[in-house]
Amino acid sequence: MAKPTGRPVKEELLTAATELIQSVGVAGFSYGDLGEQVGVRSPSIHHHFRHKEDLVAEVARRYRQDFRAAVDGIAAPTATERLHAYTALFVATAEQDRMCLCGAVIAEWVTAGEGPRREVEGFFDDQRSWLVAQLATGVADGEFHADLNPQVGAQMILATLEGAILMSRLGGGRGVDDTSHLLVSLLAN
Amino acid sequence: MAKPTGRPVKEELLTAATELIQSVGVAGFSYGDLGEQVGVRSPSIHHHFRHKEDLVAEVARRYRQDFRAAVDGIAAPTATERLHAYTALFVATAEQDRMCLCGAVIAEWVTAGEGPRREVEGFFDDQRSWLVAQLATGVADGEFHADLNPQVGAQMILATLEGAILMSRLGGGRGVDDTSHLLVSLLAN
DNA sequence: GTCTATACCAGGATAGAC
DNA sequence: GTCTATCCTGGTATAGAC
Repeated sequence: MAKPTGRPVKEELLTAATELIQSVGVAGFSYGDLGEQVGVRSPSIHHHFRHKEDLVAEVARRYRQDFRAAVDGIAAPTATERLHAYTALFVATAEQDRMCLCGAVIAEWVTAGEGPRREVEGFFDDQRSWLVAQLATGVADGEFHADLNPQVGAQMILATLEGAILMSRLGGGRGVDDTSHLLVSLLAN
Repeated sequence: MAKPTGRPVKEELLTAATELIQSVGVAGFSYGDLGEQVGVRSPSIHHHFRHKEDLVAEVARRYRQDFRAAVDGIAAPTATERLHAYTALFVATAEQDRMCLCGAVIAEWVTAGEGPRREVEGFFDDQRSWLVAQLATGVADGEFHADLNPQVGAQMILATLEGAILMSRLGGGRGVDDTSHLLVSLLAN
């Protein structure tokens, strides 16, 4: 079991680490815990990711990438429908009893280190940009209140979804859908 | 320096622990760190709080109590104004570069333990109750949309404020006021 | 690329003197 | 009620064999 199998261990480590961070946070798991999930020992993980911070940064980078891909895949005729599809991404995460990975890192912001912080900032830049575009379009099309500031609106949507997914832990992953629907309906004219 | 001075060490420990949890999280500080803040050694803290979980539970209990007192002190003629005063509590916290203590504990929910979890649930029960009452009054008075469900609305307000305070770390504690104002204005007719 | 073995350190917690 | 000294556990990380 020390042969160079084609098994994509590094990929599996990233996937498992993502889920661990989303459920117990960065400080909440060790290389030993992660190794158990993947069937590998702690030193093997160090071989792929020298420091834990390197692992977290790479996890965040992939999360950002994947999320961007999911968002770019959203296609619907109206901005309102696209927002609903967007919030559904957060509902799905909460229902799996997971935090948003980037929300989890923010909670440990002070101890997170440079690498992870940079990726998390990038994640929210991406999301803000996309939301601003949607809101601007929606305002132009008369779907949303004419005096809605897209920047402020985007920031509020992110805050609401991050907070909803955080607080859904109190109720076993539920509640994000109600909050999301109210949110979008309040924005709509 | 081992004499029974009247110094309220236990109180000071609770205050310092509150701030530490709000800035670096429960896992982010040790009894040694806390002792340094207060000028006391780790075993002395164990004398007051046998296990770290006991400390966190007591911190959360006091936070809940203090926050309830602050909210009960809110007096204004309209529900909208009372909501503004309410959101100001979160703005103030963010500006001190602190998380909501209970939001911080939720982020470490899985590892938090029974005691802290109970207090945090109580905190949000308190807040939800107060908000539901405000929203119900506001709807009755025609301040808010007639079809606003106070329960869902209260949950959304909490989610938005918790998320806003969390995300404000990306911008140095700013942004919560913009989000708060948009939130309240969206609820108003 | 993975392992065993191990160094190293930090944190939680306790014992017992003062 | 606070201290010093200490135990124990667990986590990060490295060395070096296979």
